[in-house]
Amino acid sequence: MNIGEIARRAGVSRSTVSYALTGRRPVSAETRQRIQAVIDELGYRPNAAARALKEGRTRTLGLVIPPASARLTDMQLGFVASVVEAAAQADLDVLLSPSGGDHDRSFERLISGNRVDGVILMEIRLEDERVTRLHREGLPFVTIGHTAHPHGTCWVDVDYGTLVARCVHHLADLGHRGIALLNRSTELIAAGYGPAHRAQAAFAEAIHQRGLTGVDLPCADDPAAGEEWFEQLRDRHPGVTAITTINEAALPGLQRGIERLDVAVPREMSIAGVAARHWAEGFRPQLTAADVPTLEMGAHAVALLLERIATPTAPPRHLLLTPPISLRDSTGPARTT
Amino acid sequence: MNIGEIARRAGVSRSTVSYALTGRRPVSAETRQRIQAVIDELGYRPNAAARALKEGRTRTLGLVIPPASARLTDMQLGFVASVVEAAAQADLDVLLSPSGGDHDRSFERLISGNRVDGVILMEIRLEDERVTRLHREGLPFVTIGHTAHPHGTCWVDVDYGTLVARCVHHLADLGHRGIALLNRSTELIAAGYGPAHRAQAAFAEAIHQRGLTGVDLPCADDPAAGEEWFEQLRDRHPGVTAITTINEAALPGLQRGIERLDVAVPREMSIAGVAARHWAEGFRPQLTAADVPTLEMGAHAVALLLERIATPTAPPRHLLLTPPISLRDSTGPARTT
DNA sequence: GTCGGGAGTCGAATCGATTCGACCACTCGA
DNA sequence: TCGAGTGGTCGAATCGATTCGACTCCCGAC
Repeated sequence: MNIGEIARRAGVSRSTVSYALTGRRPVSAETRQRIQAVIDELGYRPNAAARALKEGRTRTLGLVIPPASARLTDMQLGFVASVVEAAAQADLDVLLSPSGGDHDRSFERLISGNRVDGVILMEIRLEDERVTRLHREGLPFVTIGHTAHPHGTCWVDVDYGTLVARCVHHLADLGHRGIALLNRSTELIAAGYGPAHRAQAAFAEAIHQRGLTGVDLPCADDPAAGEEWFEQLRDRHPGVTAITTINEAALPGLQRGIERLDVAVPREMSIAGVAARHWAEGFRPQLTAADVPTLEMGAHAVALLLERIATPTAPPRHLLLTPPISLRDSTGPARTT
Repeated sequence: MNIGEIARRAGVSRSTVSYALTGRRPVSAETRQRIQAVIDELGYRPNAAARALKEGRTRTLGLVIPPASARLTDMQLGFVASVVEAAAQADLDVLLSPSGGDHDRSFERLISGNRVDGVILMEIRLEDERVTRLHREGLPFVTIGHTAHPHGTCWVDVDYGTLVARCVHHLADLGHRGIALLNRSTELIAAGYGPAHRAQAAFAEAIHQRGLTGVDLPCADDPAAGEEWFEQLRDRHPGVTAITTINEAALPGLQRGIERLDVAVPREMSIAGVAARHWAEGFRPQLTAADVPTLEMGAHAVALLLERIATPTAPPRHLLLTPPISLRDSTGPARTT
């Protein structure tokens, strides 16, 4: 059931069927109805490959996700879901590529051979070979997160630096003098993962500004590590009375550690950080945190990419979001010793 | 940079380039090298649409995921990741469609217009319109989970019925007389979600066989609901000394509830269930549970689908997995009152 | 009465690959 | 020595859509 078959049955030429479908030239109401009837009867849908070949675009976006070996965090999952959803709303399909680096077969397939009209990249590092590769290839793309050289590319990101600084100031205002940063894993930091580095820098700066004592400790992205992290913190840094966290995945473990060592939150330990609302509200007591708007970010990324595809020569646009910090129940005045 | 350009620069015809690439006819070593050199220099990759059009297949699989509105559970995420990974290993791409039901635009696009060679479906209900739709369409497909009429289709599933029964027997062997089933949400049960129904039936049967008292309570798929579920259980069914769970997402809440009410596990309450290893090991104390092998299941689904695509007429194959129950620390002898 | 123009339609070219039939130049066996 | 077979290559057809140029009506304006 190709367009020729429809044309034959409707007694018109193939081009007329095409014009009836796309509306790019006038077709009489009568003919259009006859064609539509045949189409409905046969359940015809134009062949995607043929259309893509002729039009030179595929109506498909590529989404590069971290490989399955690395467990996706809840936030990454949120991005994937929201990107797919936003694309579906715009009648676009999404092709997935699980690839960590450049010169990965799946990544190569995605970006060459005109398989997609544009690409969305996540888990961006400060120096990211995939970004330079896409630049070379000339394929429109948008990143969720940004590199150390942000001006040449389109991206959407959360301003981790500012958010961490705000958390520190909030805690300092409450009288806390010793604050720890629950950072992401050492591997990610070593790999040059942006948010971890920006959080680190902003933390150090804010601590210095307020004349506080800061403890910057990385932590693997899983519950068990979170528990251990807290034990070590209590053990080695007894002066710390507040925590700033950007490590969502460690939260359940942090909670377990707190309960096991029987530490009262916020009376003995205040916590403020950055997390998806889902996690912040799941914490006991509910976490004072900046809620990362994953849904909006995915939608923005798709919107930016569509703009870029439409006008590839326009100057690249960025979106640096600084969601407000929702005051919940995990922060309170410092214990006066 | 299409095949014609390569041919021109290498001084051969287009067909020779094609044969050099696919190896479907002999090409002299010398010619092949000359062609390869040009290809490497220009970074040529065959146009996917043109190839798909001519070959009649796209080397792309479709994966239907629940819409973003419903938060993906960890297990579903595991399936997505493993399917994408397995497909990448076989040099196949994966097209995502977030759609709950039939006659969803994204679903329609996926299955018509020859966009994909086959489809993998998840979140299968006992009666699933998408399955009948795919049957009608004649597109090869595999489901993760199975309907009430499993014989006509290919699928991979975990035998929730047997696993729940085994949990009950295990708990009964330990002397427990009152056992609760922590089931999935009422919405899923109402929608005819298979695992929930099969668990229910097997639970009732095993309880009856052993002459026990069973409490079958649904629970929304989130931590908060899990916490509430446990409170209600303690409140209304004080005779229950053991829990069988198939609701992964409720586990963190269950844990919080247990800790808040200060219930000792397994001394006062034993727990056994079905969960991804990740969740079972994250529970405190570690959960006695059948580990759902999400990675293997995704890989199996892809393998079955490839078989089906290769020989669509072969009788459909199924795979019903019954992973062993890993004895961990959450089950113990019933308290003798 | 005719001329311009738009509505409506058709045929043919095109996108970039694969593939079939044909052809040439060799080699090997009878 | 001749024919069969084969390695190596080419040209043309093909997949299923879109799109351009051209053609036919028909209507209204001059």
